[in-house]
Amino acid sequence: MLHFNRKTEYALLAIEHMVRKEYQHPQVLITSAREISDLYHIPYPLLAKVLQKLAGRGLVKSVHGTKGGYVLTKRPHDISVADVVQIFDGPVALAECFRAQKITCPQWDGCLIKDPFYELNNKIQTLLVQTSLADLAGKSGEALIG
Amino acid sequence: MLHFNRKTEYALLAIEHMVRKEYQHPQVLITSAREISDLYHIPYPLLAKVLQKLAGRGLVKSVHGTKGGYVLTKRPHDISVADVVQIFDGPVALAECFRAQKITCPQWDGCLIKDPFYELNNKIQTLLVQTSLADLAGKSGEALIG
DNA sequence: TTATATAAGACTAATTTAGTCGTATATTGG
DNA sequence: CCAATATACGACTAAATTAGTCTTATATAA
Repeated sequence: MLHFNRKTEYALLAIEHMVRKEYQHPQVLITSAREISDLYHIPYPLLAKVLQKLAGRGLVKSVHGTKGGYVLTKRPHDISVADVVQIFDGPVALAECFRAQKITCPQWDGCLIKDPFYELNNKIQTLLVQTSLADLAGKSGEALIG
Repeated sequence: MLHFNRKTEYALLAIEHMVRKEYQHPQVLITSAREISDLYHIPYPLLAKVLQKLAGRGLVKSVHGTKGGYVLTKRPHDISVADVVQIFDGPVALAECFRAQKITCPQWDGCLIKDPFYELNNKIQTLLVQTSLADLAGKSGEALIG
């Protein structure tokens, strides 16, 4: 089906929510997992884990305790879709053989398609790198750039 | 992981094999499932089903009986990667919501990312449409174009 | 008429992904 | 201080998808 997994979607949605919120309500910087899971109907424990992972990778900063939550650490145009995809989906690897470090593919030696496939792979990867979270914010996000 | 499924890989490899074979041995047009599965170490029954599906979609023509097998029905630059991906992976649908016909996504209404995501989706789809099996054949495939 | 090939659908196994649960830790405010 | 609320994290279960198998039927060349 060629799709991102749901954690990636949840992560992008969560970050995007924080981006818009910071822009519209700059005085309220902290967003809790509960707020996002309620608003977008995402199972709370799952979203919590997603945000924890984002915090672990430094894309957001966590604040413990009552009134705690998460705060963005980067500007939206400094976060790429590729950054988020990498965390939850791992690398773009259209073909089986591109993920493994060692050559385990029985087709490898005589494979007719690995090189051009790799090129296609890189083109997609490039698209993801070039799309920032500011881009994802769409029209209303244009004001965020800069 | 953002990958094609194995059937898509097998199909591309099989077609590519037939493309090269037709070019290098124009007198031997028929290729059996057994030949391909042996050469690339693909489980025979699985590859057989893949080829059957390709035959059903008209990308190859089947020949029954002894000395039977499959023959390409199109020129390599008239087959796109997207054609093959569509058969085994279905449409490119980065986000969950793009595959369903009806809106079932609980995020849909307030979703911040669906439109720009759709754009990204289309860019990838375009890459797949623009890459032909002749392109996949790589350097040696250039002689095939035209 | 036998050996070999595709056709097709039902089935099972393996893997991946989604989601849950329990427990620990940090922080605010009464 | 303590109760309420939030994150941290690992182990676990459930659901869904994908990979691969098995069986039976049909067509064809030699």
